[in-house]
Amino acid sequence: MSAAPSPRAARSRDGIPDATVARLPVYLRALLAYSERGTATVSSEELAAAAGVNSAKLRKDLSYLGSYGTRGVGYDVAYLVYQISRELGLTQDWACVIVGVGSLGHALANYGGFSSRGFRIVALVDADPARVGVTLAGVVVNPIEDLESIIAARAVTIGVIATPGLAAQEVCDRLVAAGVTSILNFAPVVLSVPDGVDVRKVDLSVELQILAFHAQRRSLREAEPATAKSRRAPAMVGGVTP
Amino acid sequence: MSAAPSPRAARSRDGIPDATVARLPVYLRALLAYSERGTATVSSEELAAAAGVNSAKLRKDLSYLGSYGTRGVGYDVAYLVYQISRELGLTQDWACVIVGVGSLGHALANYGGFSSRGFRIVALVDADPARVGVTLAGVVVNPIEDLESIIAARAVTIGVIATPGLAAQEVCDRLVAAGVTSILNFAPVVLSVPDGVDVRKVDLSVELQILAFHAQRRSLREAEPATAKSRRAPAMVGGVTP
DNA sequence: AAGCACTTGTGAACGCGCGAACAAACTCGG
DNA sequence: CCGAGTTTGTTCGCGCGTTCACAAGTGCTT
Ligand SMILES: NC(=O)c1ccc[n+]([C@@H]2O[C@H](COP(=O)([O-])OP(=O)(O)OC[C@H]3O[C@@H](n4cnc5c(N)ncnc54)[C@H](O)[C@@H]3O)[C@@H](O)[C@H]2O)c1
Ligand SMILES: NC(=O)c1ccc[n+]([C@@H]2O[C@H](COP(=O)([O-])OP(=O)(O)OC[C@H]3O[C@@H](n4cnc5c(N)ncnc54)[C@H](O)[C@@H]3O)[C@@H](O)[C@H]2O)c1
Repeated sequence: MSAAPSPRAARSRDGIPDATVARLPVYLRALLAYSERGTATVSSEELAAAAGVNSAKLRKDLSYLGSYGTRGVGYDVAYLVYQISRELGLTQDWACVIVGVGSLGHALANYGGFSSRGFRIVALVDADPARVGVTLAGVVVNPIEDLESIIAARAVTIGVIATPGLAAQEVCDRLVAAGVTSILNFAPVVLSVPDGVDVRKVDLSVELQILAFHAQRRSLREAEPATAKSRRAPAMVGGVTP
Repeated sequence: MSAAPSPRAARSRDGIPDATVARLPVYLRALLAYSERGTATVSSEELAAAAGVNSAKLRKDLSYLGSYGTRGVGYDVAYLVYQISRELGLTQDWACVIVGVGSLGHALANYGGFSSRGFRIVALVDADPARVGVTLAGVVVNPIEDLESIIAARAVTIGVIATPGLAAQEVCDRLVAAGVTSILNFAPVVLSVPDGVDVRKVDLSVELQILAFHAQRRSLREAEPATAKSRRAPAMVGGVTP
């Protein structure tokens, strides 16, 4: 192979930065709120405030999609909703399967906001025979043995793993082998998948521990105001200005 | 104005980057798995693989805590577990309250991994009188009116919001007013809080939409492998850059 | 005791995302 | 038709996080 000067294998995306993609859904939700309220146009300042981000960041994010705003006016709410939806792939439907219908799986299956947009739960799967046959939100729970045939028959593209951690990797492998390339994982394990498969993790425990870290830090700072130097202020010790 | 030459040697414990803090819980989980398996020491390479990160990143992350490794050997599992736990504030207990005991609140209350580490659910609160009085995982559901008194009496420091989006901001305000400075939010809204309050959001819908974006992109790429032309072709009607 | 194999800790380069500032573009009122 | 006011799109500098690469330290073997 040619000795490429920049051997970056992961630069598969020519366009939108990941950080921007992660914010687009937030913008979309804010826009839908404006839409329901009957607002026709919004400025970047307003929308940024609603989304909790900097307005310059918002404008730059939106500029990746194209020039959909009007200078001196703002953005047309309905049009921007459509453009973001299209870019995120929400104009088509996505068939999802939930594997593991325990406490969390039940909550997910019953969650209205799940299927409100293009995401449709077309199948529920569990290994426990006692759970098979139960109907949840209009969908019946199937045995885990039928996973592959269900994925093929219903053209499932998104797999949601809500099993215990021990079973997660095996379930993941079966999902991938059956052709699923997008996986949302609730189990507290690091899944290993081949290239071309996208995994996102939702980890309660991690979030709590991050909160605990900052909380402990706050309490420590309050307890010792003697060494109180706001950590934002640079030390500037011995800084001699010329 | 040039910055100080190298003032970084002194602040070994003062500033752990956020990105590092977010990974420490993952390391901790991997270490606990090693511990249960009876492994005494691990190398950065092994631990990094188990945590799904680069080994250099892992070493740098751990170096923020101190020099707890041994060259030529690796890290002592038990010792590192203790050090990370201490840094994250897991050596003390954290009292949590869950506000909103619906589908998701039920799952959270029953979740074992929640209270396994230092996090203890000391109270459940809901506005629906029909839910008040029910006992979940050994904790009785209290009316929302008692929120402030419960927080004060049980020294609650972490608030978990699992109410519908419409009620989230109000619940958040009450939590903050009652002295809670760490909030985990499951409602699909952007919470506004004063400085000094830490909010983390867990947003299912956002995760799914990010998955959908990449999935759509993959399918588009597969469909058109020949035209390497990024669809960055804007209208450019008469637009001529000088 | 000395060499060897192995691993940590970190210096330095690099790429990327963030935020401020500004010019271009549009509306509206006169 | 023009000017004032408004808002977008973009450019630029900066700081942070990631990664490579390597010197320094450790245990084992001979
Ligand atoms: N409940 C929560 O609030 C919560 C929060 C965060 C994370 N999690 C994680 O989510 C996962 C599920 O949690 P839960 O509380 O619903 O647990 P659960 O035990 O209530 O449910 C797990 C379900 O998975 C099924 N299952 C087990 N092995 C399976 C397999 N190989 N194939 C298919 N199904 C299988 C079980 O039959 C059970 O119905 C766990 O990994 C947990 O750590 C749960
Ligand atoms: N269920 C899921 O899987 C899921 C997934 C992602 C996000 N969410 C979000 O989590 C939140 C809860 O979801 P859910 O499915 O449990 O909804 P739910 O309707 O089942 O439960 C909401 C609970 O909150 C209580 N509540 C309402 N207003 C309240 C108030 N002011 N104070 C205290 N309690 C109040 C209600 O009585 C109810 O018990 C929602 O914002 C939802 O969007 C849920």
